[in-house]
Amino acid sequence: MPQPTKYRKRIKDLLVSEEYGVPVTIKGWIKTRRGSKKFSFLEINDGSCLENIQVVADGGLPGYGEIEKLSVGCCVRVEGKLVKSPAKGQTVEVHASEVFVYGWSDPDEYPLQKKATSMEFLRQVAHLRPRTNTFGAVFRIRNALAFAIHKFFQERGFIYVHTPIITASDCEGGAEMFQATTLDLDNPPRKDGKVDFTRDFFGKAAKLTVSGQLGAELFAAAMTDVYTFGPTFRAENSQTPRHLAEFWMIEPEMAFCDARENADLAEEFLKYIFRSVLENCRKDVAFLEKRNEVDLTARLKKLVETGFIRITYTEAMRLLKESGKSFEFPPEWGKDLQTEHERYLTEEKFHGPVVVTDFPKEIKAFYMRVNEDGKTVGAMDVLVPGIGEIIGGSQREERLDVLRGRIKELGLREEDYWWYLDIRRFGTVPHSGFGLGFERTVLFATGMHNIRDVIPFPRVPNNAEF
RNA sequence: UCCGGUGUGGCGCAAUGGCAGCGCAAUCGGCUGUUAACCGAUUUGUUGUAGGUUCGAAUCCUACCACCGGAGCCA
Repeated sequence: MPQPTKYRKRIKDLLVSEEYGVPVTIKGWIKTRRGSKKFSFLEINDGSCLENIQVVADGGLPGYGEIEKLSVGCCVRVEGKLVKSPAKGQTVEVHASEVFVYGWSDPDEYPLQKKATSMEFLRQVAHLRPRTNTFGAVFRIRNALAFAIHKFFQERGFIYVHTPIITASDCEGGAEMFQATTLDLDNPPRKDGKVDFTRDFFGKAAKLTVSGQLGAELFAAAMTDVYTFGPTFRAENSQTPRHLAEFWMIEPEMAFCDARENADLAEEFLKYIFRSVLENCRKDVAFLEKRNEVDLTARLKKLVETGFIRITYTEAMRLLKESGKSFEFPPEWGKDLQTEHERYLTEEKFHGPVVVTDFPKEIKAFYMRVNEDGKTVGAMDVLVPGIGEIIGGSQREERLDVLRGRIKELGLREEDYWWYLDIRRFGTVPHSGFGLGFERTVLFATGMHNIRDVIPFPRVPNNAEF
């Protein structure tokens, strides 16, 4: 692999190097120091991998008094040569000829020490937590997933579309939205007693997007296969280990694609990205498996290797009723699947991912395509064990008259959707798509228990620190 | 938003009405190849905040705050 610069070697690459005796320069942060007046062992990490590289610093080195004072968190540059390690625990190490300290780290003040700490505590020091083994592993896996997602779509000729973050359209669905405004909130302009948004920045009320789907549909109606991958905002007061106010979502949208092909793609997609994690993040996965006491490798392998179970909503309801289990919310046709229902299906009944399709139209969005029976829509939820819903998608209603009917039925205003309806007026096309919650995907792949620990700086009700 | 739980030294925890303690980290000293090194010694407290009950409160009561978990909403 190419090195970052010719003056610095990545620790990941040095650890598998066999160029013994070669002079090397490494730069990174001290994970631990042990030793005596005669010599010190420094373990250095640069985030390129989970492992540290061991540096042996002889007591005779100039400035050894400083080396003795190195502690967890210090940032250093080490000049030396790579040698085969004579001791167990590592194959190579670096014999230092010079240790230069970029930055000290007062051990009395530095919050991260060589010891167990809780996830709750690390959230309070989210600016430093990427330096821990756990968060290093999580964010390398997050990176691998993001890369695999782009690779999957690019290999299949999908066009990456950047849909807007600020939206003035009022029709992205029922979710609570954040207001984006430059008005003086202490003294907003008013008209007839109400805030006058015609004097706001955009000439009307603007919000942060809750989905890029509608925009993606417009592009699919021109470029056939497209996807978005961007931030999404929900102002819901959801305080759970599975919700964030700001999260990332991937939304492919395909023209000439029906509900069945949509589900096929979703399955192929999930398998592709998790296989990529298994192949490229072996050590990080193994570490998190131990750390989180989750059988991660088995979980990922099973998803990659076995076909997803596909059942209709109607079948799911029948299975739930026949299960003989007493649910807090008794399953009933026409009602939404509860968390406990999803858990039963994925964790008890099928022990793996389940795709539920064809939901009653009453509990789904207006844009979902109405099925032949007139009662259900071509919706699909992909449920996985431990997480619940990871993908939600559908075939979209492409028939202008039916879509108009649905908008009317639900009491929505047609004029808010003029551009969305235009796509159905001019060369309409059968099309489908789905949304994947990125952080939920990272949760599944890392075995972490809280979604706040798989995004660098979580935004949740009451907290937007860092 | 509703329900439940927790809040004690830098961190992880104990003490359930009666002297606030342990482990880790840190500090000092020792140690010729260590592996979360080891050995010896030392330091660290307005028990989340405000009020109340009591001779006496970390412990019981009330309110608030924060965090965690469950539910709802969803990705």
